[in-house]
Amino acid sequence: MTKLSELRTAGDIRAEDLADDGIRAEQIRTALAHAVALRVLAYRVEHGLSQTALARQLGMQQPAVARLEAGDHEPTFSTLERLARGLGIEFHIDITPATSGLRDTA
Amino acid sequence: MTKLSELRTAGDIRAEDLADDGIRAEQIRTALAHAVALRVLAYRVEHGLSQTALARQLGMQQPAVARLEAGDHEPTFSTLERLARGLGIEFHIDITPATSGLRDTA
DNA sequence: GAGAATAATAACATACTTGTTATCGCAGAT
DNA sequence: ATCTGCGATAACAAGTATGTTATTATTCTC
Repeated sequence: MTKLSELRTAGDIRAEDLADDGIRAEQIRTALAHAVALRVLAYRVEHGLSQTALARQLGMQQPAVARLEAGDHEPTFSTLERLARGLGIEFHIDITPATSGLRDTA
Repeated sequence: MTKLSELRTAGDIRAEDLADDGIRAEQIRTALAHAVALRVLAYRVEHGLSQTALARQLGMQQPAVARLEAGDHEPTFSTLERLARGLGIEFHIDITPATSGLRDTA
């Protein structure tokens, strides 16, 4: 399993950091899946919910939550949006051109 | 078609802004697809590339580029990552708890 | 007008994520 | 030991994005 202390501090993913050098796309996908998994698991533990309870809150079944927490699949944007609504999680997708200078939003 | 002047200024998407009130998940998906479409089209026009040439640069076929620029499908993270590498586009996926400073609201 | 290049679309196969049900192992409580 | 809740996994159906080829309309050039 994963330590809870690390779950609290898990913040965000930046695709550029992950995709930077020699990392494979496979690892990118697992990295995103892992980050989402940590968020879901953290929320669930923090709120003292069972997978079944959280599943009901998200409008899905317990195995779906288990699969999310497993972090083996790359979640869809639809899934992310679903989590954002159900868990109060915010996710930002910033698409900026690399050549026209860095955005001030970052 | 789309005006080029707007393409330059198209910056980023924030899922929270889009998903905020009564917008459907369907529109979220199209919004992301549209943003990616604008980025791809902007890059292609700025560099004076044909869809075929850009497709070769990205390692795919011309209809795939056309489909991306059409913006009807929600791109996968794998596709985004592919674009990021091929076009030099940066995309950040930030997953943060809802109230960035405060803990567990909902 | 003929020809070439470009962009859009159709059509199909493939891969992957998700939805769902059933099941299994495990720990706690009675 | 039994029962109950929890979490993980298997297995299958369904939806969707992608890979790919072929085709069509359009525009530009000669």
